[in-house]
Amino acid sequence: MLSTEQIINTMSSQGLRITDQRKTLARLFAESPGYLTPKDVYEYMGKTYSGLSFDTVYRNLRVMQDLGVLEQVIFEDGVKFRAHCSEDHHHHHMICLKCQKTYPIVFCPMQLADAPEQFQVVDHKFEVFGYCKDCAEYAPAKVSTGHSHDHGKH
Amino acid sequence: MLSTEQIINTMSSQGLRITDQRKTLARLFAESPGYLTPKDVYEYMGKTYSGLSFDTVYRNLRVMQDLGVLEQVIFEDGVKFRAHCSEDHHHHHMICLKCQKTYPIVFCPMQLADAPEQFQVVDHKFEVFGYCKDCAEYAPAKVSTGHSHDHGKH
DNA sequence: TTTAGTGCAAAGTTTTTGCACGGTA
DNA sequence: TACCGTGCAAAAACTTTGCACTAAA
Repeated sequence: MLSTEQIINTMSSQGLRITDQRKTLARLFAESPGYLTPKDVYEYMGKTYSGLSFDTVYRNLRVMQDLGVLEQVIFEDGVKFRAHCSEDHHHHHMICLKCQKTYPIVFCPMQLADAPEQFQVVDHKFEVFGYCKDCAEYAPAKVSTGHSHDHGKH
Repeated sequence: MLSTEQIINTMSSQGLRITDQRKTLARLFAESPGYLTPKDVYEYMGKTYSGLSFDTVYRNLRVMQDLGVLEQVIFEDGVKFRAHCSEDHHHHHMICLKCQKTYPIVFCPMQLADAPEQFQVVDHKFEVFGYCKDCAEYAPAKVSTGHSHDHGKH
């Protein structure tokens, strides 16, 4: 993942002004292992900046995503952000349902999924959800209670 | 995909009452090749049921999803629904960005993605986005204009 | 000094909830 | 008849926009 400095340098070099708030944002994302909701960010930032408003958080998240320093992922329960991967090569993620830490998967299934009948592939998504070794204890019992933790089959 | 009758039978056998509106809903989803937003459904249903309210649409979508006759997919631009696949075996989807028709992919990458460091896999998502042969003409030019049609890399 | 960033207020979207009436089983 | 499904109204949750002031460069 990108470091605080990498995030700030990118923003600066793209002409954005480096405010205190943006420095804190950069540090927050550089040091957060998992995904953060806009609300998470708002609450964390609010501890330091008393008059903080939600729209500024949204604006900065949007700007940082457009710049490529943050990446947005849409979960079943809403939109979340994290620092962009610093790895150059294409890869996918395993995402822990408890701590939301991500682990890279170098393997890409697209090489193997033969596109049927002239389907022109533009993009693809491959994500694995589960519990990392630190969170294995939180894994639900074998018998599922219903639709919980169902992050989209098929 | 499930047929109108299969949808209605399932709902009925689960104790739901079969109203006119639900019959129409069942037919709509059984005959729609692509994904529908709640708004799409509301607008279509509104043509027949003048006093229709949005909350009823949401309630029925929710109920039908809980029952398993509909499946919900979260796109970058919002939540969408379609009739549940009738195929029994596990599979994935290619989704056309223009007409939203889906094509099954029997290949499942999970067999090949070796889970690293004791990661306990619960679920996975593999989706391919692009243009089907009928919509190839709508595919954007080679040089991308920016973040459009980026349905989440990695 | 110039212009981008911020807080504030308000509005726009999307989704949910409570209640009373009407229709299904 | 009993109770679920519906419309209506309102609220809740989430996100965006306009404006004036402040601060970065």
